Amino acid sequence: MNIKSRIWIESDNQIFLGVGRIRLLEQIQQDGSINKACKSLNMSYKKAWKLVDEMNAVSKTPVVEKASGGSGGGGTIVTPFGIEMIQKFRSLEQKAIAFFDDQESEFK
Amino acid sequence: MNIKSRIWIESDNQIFLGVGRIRLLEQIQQDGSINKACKSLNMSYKKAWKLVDEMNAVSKTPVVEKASGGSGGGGTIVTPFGIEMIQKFRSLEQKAIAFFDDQESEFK
DNA sequence: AGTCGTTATATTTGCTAGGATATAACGCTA
DNA sequence: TAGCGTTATATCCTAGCAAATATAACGACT
Repeated sequence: MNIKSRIWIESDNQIFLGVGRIRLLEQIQQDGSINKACKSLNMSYKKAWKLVDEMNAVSKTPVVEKASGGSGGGGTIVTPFGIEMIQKFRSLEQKAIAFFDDQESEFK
Repeated sequence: MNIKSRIWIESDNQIFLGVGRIRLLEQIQQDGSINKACKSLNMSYKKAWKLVDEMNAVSKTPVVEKASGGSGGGGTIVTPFGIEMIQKFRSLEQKAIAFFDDQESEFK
């Protein structure tokens, strides 16, 4: 018997962060563009763009900065605030895992 | 910013209990049949039956006992073990809510 | 034997979230 | 001004899930 859980952050009943969004942010941070990141994650650009757009729309300060056009065609970078969110979310996840592992004895 | 979560119990990578299943068990306990319970919950019989069947299939000891035919047509009752599971799950849920409320300060 | 309200199961129908595809707009650089 | 690789957006299409529907089987009781 294993306790499993899915965590996400909401603001005003709108989803802000979730595991998929965090994974996407991390990949954008690594790749420098939504386009490359969604390919790395085997995710459609449409979905990735929508997730990024919603995150920025919900957040008071943006989690990424997007640029279209320019020398390399543009790109997307994760803001310092975005990086902070990634770290806090991952930290929360670890604490949650520890918490649930602790509770698991209840279910033999 | 609110932390939300969804909890479920797995056994051997198969879902055993989740919020929907627990809600269904509680309703069966109250109504005495899958048929009445799914109507109370505005759920199709097919879905309710499938959930109940999976719970029993995964669990080493059954969570409900089903009877078809008989005076009242039959019915379904939640076993003592099922009742115990309901209580433990609800208890876990409460602890989780408290835990996450505690962590919420991290996200302002 | 017939009735009743269940459990049990198959089949069809409908819907919608998501993928696939296409194209426009952007702006730096050469 | 042409080229490039992005972001941005619309349209079409389809697979997969869920609801709806239909029907059988069950078994106690009259």
